[in-house]
Amino acid sequence: MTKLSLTEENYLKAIYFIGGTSNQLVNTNAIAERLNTKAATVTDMLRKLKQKDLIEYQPYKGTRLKLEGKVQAIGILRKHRLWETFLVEKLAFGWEEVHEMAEQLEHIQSAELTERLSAFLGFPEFDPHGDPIPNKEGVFPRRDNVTLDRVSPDTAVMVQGVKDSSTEFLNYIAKLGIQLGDHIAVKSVEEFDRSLVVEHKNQQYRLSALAAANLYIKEL
Amino acid sequence: MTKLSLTEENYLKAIYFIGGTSNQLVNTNAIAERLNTKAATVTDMLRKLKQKDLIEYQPYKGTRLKLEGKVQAIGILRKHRLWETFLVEKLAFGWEEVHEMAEQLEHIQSAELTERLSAFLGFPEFDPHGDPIPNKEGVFPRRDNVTLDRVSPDTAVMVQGVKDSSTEFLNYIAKLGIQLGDHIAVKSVEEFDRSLVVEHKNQQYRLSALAAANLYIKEL
DNA sequence: ATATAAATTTAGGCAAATCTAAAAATGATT
DNA sequence: AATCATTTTTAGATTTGCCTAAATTTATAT
Ligand SMILES: [Mn+2]
Ligand SMILES: [Mn+2]
Ligand SMILES: [Mn+2]
Ligand SMILES: [Mn+2]
Repeated sequence: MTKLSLTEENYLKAIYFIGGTSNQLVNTNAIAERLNTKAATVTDMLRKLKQKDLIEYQPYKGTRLKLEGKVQAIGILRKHRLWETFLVEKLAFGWEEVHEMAEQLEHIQSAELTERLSAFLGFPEFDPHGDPIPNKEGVFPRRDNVTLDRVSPDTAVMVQGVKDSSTEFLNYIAKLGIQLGDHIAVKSVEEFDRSLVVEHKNQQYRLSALAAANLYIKEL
Repeated sequence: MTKLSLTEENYLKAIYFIGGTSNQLVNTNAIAERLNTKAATVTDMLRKLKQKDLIEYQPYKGTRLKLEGKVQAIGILRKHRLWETFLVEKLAFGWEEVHEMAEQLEHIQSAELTERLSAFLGFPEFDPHGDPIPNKEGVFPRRDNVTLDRVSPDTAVMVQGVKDSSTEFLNYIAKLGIQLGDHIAVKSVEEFDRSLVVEHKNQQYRLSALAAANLYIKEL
């Protein structure tokens, strides 16, 4: 219905991301930082999005998505994650290479294309980073958001996703040889710095608490 | 190198299309008509494209692409036709449905994506309408541009492409059941209106000269 | 050669998205 | 409660792409 500009779409997505699933009030500065723009520019856009009834916004108080804004944001996220899946599964890109391309592809307008793409990929529920792909109705598949740092020693787990999907983190765990689906056993946890010794692919090595906190896992 | 806006890309493509392979001088009005815009708007853009050294342009005289402009135009055409092939071959769209989506997808910027897409599709040389896809270096595959109306009676041919790929024409020949690769035999040509009687899929029927003139064929 | 018609450019303006600098509101601190 | 720092908004410009109306150039037809 509402045909949005690429810029408007990116603002909605940013508000959705910052506000989180609980749809918290979002500050002007936080949006400006995420979109690498200036607070004054954000203010202009917030007035416009409010005028289009996509967000709640009160000057100086902050903003949050209204229902239609949230629907749009989730729709863009769906496309982003489907395209990332396509790029990795079908075109053999690495998971650390696909974000920028998906950032463009997510704005392609064609509901039919999105649905056929999903079907072509076998209706995937998670993208290459393990992030859940909302379905056509905007519903996310369930996943336990447990990270590796929450696991007690002597537990076997499977890697389900990454919390931080920055190129830096992805390259780091690629260097360790960790991929989605891999099995990891936690051997011990160091009390001093919460670092852990893990067994992975018949090797034992130490992981920092920070690295562990960015790996989503499922207990086996 | 030169990063072009979506609008600039569409102007270059329009000039390329109108000027043809012989790179004729193109009139301002012709561009305006093709892009559904006004002559004054075109003049503005021509000044800008000349300034970027992508076109030759002299006020009141017309414009033509310079080498870099032509390279860009062919690159966009390559993407357009690769994406159309993807949509038809992989997502099972009809050939009459894909143009508008390709019009968006052709502007996605990633040389690597384009090359991987081409590889994924098996390095296709022709798009779903039979139009040649230039390779990475901008070279088009050869094809005889013979149309069905040029064929003498009692000749067997194969349909290679459509000259007019408007939805109307595509729907018309779809109604006749004609698809790329089909074999057609010309039985006779009516002198009065140059219409022809053809045999196709064990049926005989009459085709207008206009319809025949829009079907590219290869003699067998 | 002049007049008329057609094509094109110029002039002036508007909307979207951005910026910098200044003003105003909010929040934190004594 | 007054002050200071932070956040946010307002004011004023800029760039891109587009428009209409008027002026200009080129082409065509007496
Ligand atoms: Mn991404
Ligand atoms: Mn985006
Ligand atoms: Mn097309
Ligand atoms: Mn286009």
